[in-house]
Amino acid sequence: MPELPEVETSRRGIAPYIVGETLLYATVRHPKLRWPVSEEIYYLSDEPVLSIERRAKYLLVELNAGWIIIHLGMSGSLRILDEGTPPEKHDHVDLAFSNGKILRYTDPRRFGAWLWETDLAKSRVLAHLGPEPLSEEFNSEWLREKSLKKATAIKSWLMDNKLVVGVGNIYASESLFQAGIHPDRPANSLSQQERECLVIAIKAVLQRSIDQGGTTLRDFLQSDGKPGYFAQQLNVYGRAGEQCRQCGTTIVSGKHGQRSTFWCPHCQH
DNA sequence: ATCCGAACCTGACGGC
DNA sequence: TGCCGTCAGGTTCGGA
Repeated sequence: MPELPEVETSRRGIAPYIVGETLLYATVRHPKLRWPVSEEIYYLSDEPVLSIERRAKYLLVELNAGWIIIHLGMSGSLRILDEGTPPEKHDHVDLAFSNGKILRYTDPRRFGAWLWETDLAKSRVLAHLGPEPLSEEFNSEWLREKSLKKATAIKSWLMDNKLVVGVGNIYASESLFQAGIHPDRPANSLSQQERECLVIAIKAVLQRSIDQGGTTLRDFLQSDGKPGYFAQQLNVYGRAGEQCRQCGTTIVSGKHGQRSTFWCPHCQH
């Protein structure tokens, strides 16, 4: 479900309800996620929430004692609800706060994660992550250095977290469309101009999606329950058989690794 | 060292 | 209606 824009949308939606409040207790109903929910989380109480940050697709809840690291996996979502709201089948974790609100984590496929870390620098999941796509650090020079001997298809490579974080299956296709680059192109075959174009496209697509509250395909909801509105602006993702908005050519799809890719055979070279 | 497929799960949908 | 295969927004792991 969530790529970077959806995680960022969740962060912004949740922050006003929990930052500055006190975490009273956690309820863990189904600890078997991608990894077991960290034991420390079970026993949290009376912890002021100092901030909520994002790194890649991880949400980081800063408490006095340490950090809760949350990943939404493929199907996870977070909502703010009133305490006492009865849980449903896939509501696996709640955090209860001093203002009477709960942060509820729902995740049917349970590919997500709830981990505890006193020192973020020691986190296994955060180590070895590449630069944030919206940061200065991610630029065409970085892309050039990393791509020198990369013969893999550019589409697969964009989803490699060591290159850049937060670009998932939707935005990899969308960014390549905006840059006019064919997804099959070997990473090391791009010209300097194409690399610059691609970096600009990735940043623009992600930023536009964040501005729209993310992409709702089937079930992503913002923390207030509203869908994200970026799906209406998708140019290629999920549009196989439909007409390219730029040239009218039929959008096609294929596979890279085990993931679907969509592109316009006329606009992308 | 690098790559690629399998694996982790549940649910929705289309075809027969 | 029901069963089966396929697909789904992510990431890690093991074997080639």
